Amino acid sequence: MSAQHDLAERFLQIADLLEIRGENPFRIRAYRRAAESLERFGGDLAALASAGRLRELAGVGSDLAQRIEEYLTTGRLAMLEDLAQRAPRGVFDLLAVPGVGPKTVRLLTERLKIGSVRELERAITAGRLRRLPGFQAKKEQNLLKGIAVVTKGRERMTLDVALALADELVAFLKRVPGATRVSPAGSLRRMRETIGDLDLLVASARPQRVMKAFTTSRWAGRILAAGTTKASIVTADGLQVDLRVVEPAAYGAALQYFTGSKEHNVRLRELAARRGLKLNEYGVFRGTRRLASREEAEVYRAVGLPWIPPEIREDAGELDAAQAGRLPHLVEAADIRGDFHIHTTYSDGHDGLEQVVDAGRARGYRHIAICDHSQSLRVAHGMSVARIREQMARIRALNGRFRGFRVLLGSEVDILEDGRLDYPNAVLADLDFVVASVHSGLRQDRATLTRRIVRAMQNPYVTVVGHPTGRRIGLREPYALDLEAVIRAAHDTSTALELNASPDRLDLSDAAARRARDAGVMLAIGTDTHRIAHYAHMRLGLGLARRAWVGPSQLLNCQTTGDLLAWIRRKRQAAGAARRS
DNA sequence: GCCGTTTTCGGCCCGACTGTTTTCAGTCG
Repeated sequence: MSAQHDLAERFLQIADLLEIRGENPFRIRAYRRAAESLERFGGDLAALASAGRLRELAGVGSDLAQRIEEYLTTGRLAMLEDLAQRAPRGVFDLLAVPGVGPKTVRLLTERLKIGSVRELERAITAGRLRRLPGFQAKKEQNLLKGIAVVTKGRERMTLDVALALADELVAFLKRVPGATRVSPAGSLRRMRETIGDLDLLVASARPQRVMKAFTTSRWAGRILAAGTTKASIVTADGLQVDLRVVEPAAYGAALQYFTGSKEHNVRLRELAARRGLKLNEYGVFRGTRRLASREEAEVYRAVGLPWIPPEIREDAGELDAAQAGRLPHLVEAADIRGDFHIHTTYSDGHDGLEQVVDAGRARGYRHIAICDHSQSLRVAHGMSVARIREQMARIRALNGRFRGFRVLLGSEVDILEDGRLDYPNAVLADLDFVVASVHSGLRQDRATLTRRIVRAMQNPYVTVVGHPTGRRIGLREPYALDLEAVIRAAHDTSTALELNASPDRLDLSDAAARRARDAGVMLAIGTDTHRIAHYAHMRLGLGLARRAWVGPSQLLNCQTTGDLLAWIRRKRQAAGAARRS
């Protein structure tokens, strides 16, 4: 675990403990904000500290800088230890129960000496909560439901699941009479890598009708809340969906509000307030006069900003960029000319070469790279040298039939445990596009693994490093890796880094991809397609690239076939020149 | 505890829903 992640966790604990003690809410917010900053900071925290530049982190002033220093030098935070010692046991577990906030924790621990979720459950069943002020049957039921949620382990949806559900629900809501506009909002619209609750927004002059349709729809397995403009349901699969209905005139303001992120909105409202304006989900107001509300772009304009794409609304510099007129030019679906990481039945893919190629053409691409696994990866039926030679011949024959479309000869070559590649250079030299990936020896130590990947990048035939950190969302942590060193090496060797668009990988992550982008590294979205339907994961890859502030000029997918091949050739020639000199 | 185009003090985003209340506190996003 990284120092900043660990420290951020501790700051959040401090915030919780201060909150239970009923301290100044703004002081509490300061700890949460600093935690957020630390999570986002990708660089070397110790280096930042020794340079005396900790206060450059947003929300870190002299006090918090001191606490960070204390943690870095001693590994401890006296303040947290002090607070924790005086806090009742079980507070963090209790706080995690939906419906239990700081005030309730205080009541439960002080009056009933409850110190765990288990004890809370027993106290409810025994009727002991009735002794507390404001606790009646309904509240008990809600707490029991909340307990069920935490004990079952509350899961976030992967983005593909959320998108599929959202597409269905949006189509359904659009058919409800009186629903004039429908959009996903929240983290889905921002294309975050996983989604907690799905947020949907509807414009309608007849909100009751939309509410009724929603809460009686086939998706509504359980209804958590249903007011006049807001409702929450849980689907049979346990996915929570929140719906908000607003009048058409407020649609833009509501969409802005419900898209978030929370931090982005807080900053935007502060900005509005400094200009004497008030911003809420109904519009931008000066006094009681509404200046903007119907369209999202009008809302931003009213507070003096250009429209900001949802994917970068994370309070990660986008507001400053917008104010300075320096918003990034983000890649769009129409910019994509090809996909690079595609498997067929030659290794572990589900569909045959011709079908996969036809499907790629049908998507309107100008080129695709077929990249089946290399010989060492037996579990994925990695191809022997003879077999990839045969595949290459077949692809060459296919290419003879196409105009304006080309299948690139490729491979996903294993990076062996010492950093050599799984095919000899004589084979790699005959390929157009080489994805080099780690699939074995994942437990190597950080220095070894870093050296291994850097060595692979030094091979002139390696075009891109596949799923660079190896993480599987919800399944496997990234391997120990000095990502900054990998990014530097990618830059120095003219090797691209993959944005693997497989929904449980999304690797690089958005934050890491942003750092690579800032370092001037070329990136390449690869869908890691194992069946034709996976081509659609390009949508996730695009979302990831946009979240990382990536534009078409830094994405190999957006190059023409000629420019792409020229870019690959330059690395090969530079390496050749270096060897000759 | 942070921060500054209302600057070194005095602000700090804003509203819906629930359950319990008869005007609101707590929680959530």
